[in-house]
Amino acid sequence: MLQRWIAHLDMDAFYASVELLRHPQLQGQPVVIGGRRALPDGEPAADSPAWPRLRDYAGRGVITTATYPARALGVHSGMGLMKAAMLAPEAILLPVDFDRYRHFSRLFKAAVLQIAPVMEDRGIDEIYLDLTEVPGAQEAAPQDPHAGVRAVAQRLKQAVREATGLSCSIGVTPNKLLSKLASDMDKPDGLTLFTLAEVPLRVWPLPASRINGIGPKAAERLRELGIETIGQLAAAEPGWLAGHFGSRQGQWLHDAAHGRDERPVVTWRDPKSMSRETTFERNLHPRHDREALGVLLTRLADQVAADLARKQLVARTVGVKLRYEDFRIVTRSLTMPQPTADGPTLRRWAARSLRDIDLDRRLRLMGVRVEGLQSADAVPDSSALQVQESLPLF
DNA sequence: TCTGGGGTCCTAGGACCC
DNA sequence: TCTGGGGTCCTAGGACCC
Repeated sequence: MLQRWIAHLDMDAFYASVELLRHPQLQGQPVVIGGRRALPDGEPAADSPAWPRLRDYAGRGVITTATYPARALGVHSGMGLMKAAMLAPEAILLPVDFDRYRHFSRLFKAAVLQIAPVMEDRGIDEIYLDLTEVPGAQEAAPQDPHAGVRAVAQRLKQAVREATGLSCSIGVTPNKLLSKLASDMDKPDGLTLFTLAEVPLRVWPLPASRINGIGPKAAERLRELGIETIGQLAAAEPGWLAGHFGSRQGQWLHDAAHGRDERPVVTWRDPKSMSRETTFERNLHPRHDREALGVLLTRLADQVAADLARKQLVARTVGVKLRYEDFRIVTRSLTMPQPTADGPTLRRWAARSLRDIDLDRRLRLMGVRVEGLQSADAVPDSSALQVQESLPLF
């Protein structure tokens, strides 16, 4: 029987690190990535006033990533740029360049696949790997029973560095849940390996919120019940947890706190939904700005249609997401008689789904989402069946 | 002038069918 | 006429993650 070894590989401050490759003179500077601003011409020196500074930013947006020197000033991803500007006014602000990050993402994943072919994509900058059957992973040395898998992890880090010039942090344990925790224990450029036997020592002292799946709401409910750490969660009676969180989540909380997780590394998932959304430069009123909203709805529907076409998919359900100025979110959706990837058809059904929404409050965001996705070649093209009709809104 | 954009999964009620 | 379950689909909302 093989010892199961799962790795979680997490690129260090990924977007920021990719930007530092391009602008090496900014190494060691507080830099944040976010917003919609254009870059200065040329390559100014690190202390040049030509670089956009956080204090000069005006508008909506959040930090996508910050370099470690910027994090030391108290800013972090998800923080509003205006708030960050008060904490770190002199930090350099670079716009996001997703095409470039996707390029480096492909590079590091291709390099890793050469060593460990069982890979689960978890987004642009992190992956899970099943190392169990990687050659050498099961070998032991006299002074280190896990020398084999440790060496495999070192090779992964080296391969990522050679392919991209970037560092990553890796956690290696018997499952995904623990490896996700482990990869975060020694950042940046870390390698953390442990087994189930070390869970009490290494995991139980951590706050419960560090478990992937315990977010702000669940952490707060646990706190109200007197549970702060994973160890305290592990000590709670499963029946008592089920009483407070339901049998399903209660059991999951109990298992997670004991480091138990049998989920496999999944190399492929069929996409379930696709969406496009946009936050407006200024809030828009459903009636007063009806024309502008109509143009935006058309654009979003066309973008989703193009995304579907690119992946050769069609959708049965289309919906709209609205965020009001008070941040309340409403969603409406409709299932169509035929699946489609046709932009005007998606737009028509999206608009129709909005029949009963509140027209008296200003909006700050609108999005279009499709689900019920199927392969396009399994379904006849229904665009010939479109019917013209009047629209209730926009 | 707080708070982006793209996803997954879960819950829950009502419709509808057997 | 009244009383049942179970299963699936549709819709809306919410928690959570990167």
